[in-house]
Amino acid sequence: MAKTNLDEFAYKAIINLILKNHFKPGDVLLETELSESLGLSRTPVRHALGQLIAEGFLDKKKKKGCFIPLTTPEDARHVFYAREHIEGLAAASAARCATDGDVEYLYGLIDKENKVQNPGTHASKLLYVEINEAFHLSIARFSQNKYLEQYCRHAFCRSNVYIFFFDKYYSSLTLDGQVSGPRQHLEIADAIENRNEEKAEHLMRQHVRTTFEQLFIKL
Amino acid sequence: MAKTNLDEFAYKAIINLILKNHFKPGDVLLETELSESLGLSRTPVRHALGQLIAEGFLDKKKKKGCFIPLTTPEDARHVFYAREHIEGLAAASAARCATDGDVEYLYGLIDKENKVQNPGTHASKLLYVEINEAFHLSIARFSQNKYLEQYCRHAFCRSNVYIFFFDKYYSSLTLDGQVSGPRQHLEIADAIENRNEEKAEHLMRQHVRTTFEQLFIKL
DNA sequence: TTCTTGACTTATGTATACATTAGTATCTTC
DNA sequence: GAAGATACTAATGTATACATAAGTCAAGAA
Repeated sequence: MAKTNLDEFAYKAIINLILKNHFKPGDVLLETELSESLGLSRTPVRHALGQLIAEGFLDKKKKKGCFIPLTTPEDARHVFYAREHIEGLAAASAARCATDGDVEYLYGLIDKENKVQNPGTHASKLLYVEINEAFHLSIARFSQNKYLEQYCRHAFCRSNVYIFFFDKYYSSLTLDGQVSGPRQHLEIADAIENRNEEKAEHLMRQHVRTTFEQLFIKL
Repeated sequence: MAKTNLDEFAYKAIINLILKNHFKPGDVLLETELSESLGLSRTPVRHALGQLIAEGFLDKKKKKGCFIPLTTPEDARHVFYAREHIEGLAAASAARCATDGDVEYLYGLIDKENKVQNPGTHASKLLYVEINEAFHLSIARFSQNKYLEQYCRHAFCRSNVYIFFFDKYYSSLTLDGQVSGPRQHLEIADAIENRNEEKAEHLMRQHVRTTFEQLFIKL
């Protein structure tokens, strides 16, 4: 796992636990428990929890501890609204700033995405999630604006909580075989390659909104 | 100072030190020094530094410590670009979501702003900065979107580093007596009151851009 | 029975002691 | 005299011990 300090190890471990649906919204994360289960002292765990709170992935009440934020339809709308617009902004910036190599990288990801084997299996889902994340975060990075990138990352991760929570999303997607992701990804990459800022922004917004709507079709 | 724990105390103290121009970009912040000068143990100081790093107000190298991020014209452009668009977004949302009480509060702030006494003095500058911050962060809050608010807060604070660093800004503003802030603030408040989302967004963008241009007219 | 009080439990809050490592300066050797 | 190794220093990284406070449960009095 490369040479990393325990703070970071704890941070990633906890994020993983959250994303892997190990906790439910409202659950309390105890420093003591976590440190025991991770085989660390409380110090790095506490530090990691502090980060997560600062980043808005956890909530906290004084002397009461950290807990997984409650997922509500309203909150979901808020994250996705933010994601839609900020990622749109990043896509526009990327269309302006991305290098040829950057664009190539995007096409590479789309290629991988299209070659995912055995749709419907758990492994294929994980792979798809991974590629999807790489695609979105790459565009954020290609905006070459550290702040936009930071906000994109945050909103993306935060929205992932919902995606993992309502796991049915990926199930339903693969069920009807109509995975709109890759197609939309391709269009976005094209717009970036053509340096068409407005189109890139528009398509990215639409793409994020599609994701949201497919997720929350039942709300 | 109300009932607050030391983590928070340290956090605010350090932020103050930074904003009060106590450090210059590139300066290293030592846990040991800070804890001594604040009369605390390293633990809460370390925690506070962790937060500040997580929020992007400080940079860090492993085992090397925290340091004030270097200010570059490019970075300034990035922060203000992000601020411009995200605060614009927040203003649009505010025009949709703000309550009548919210709008009243904004007008109250503008009132205070217009009544600032003895322009040019240090005290008046501080007061102006405070009201300005309240105005911008209030609009962020009135968007009623926790994520937008968070990103606005971040970008705003981060841009403040530049404003304090190039203190000349406020000097020059008060020198030529042409403080465009309050007038633009009023227009924005009007747009929000009239529920004109597009106008609110447009005006807010313009306002942030004006600030930037007045700050960096020399770059 | 119910309300109040108080002790107990358990978790966070805080300080400090110890470990580790990056950087530096000095000493030795060629 | 120059280069490299080694010991030293000063900072962060980590663990742990102790302090404090919130919540709980039980016991006793009204």
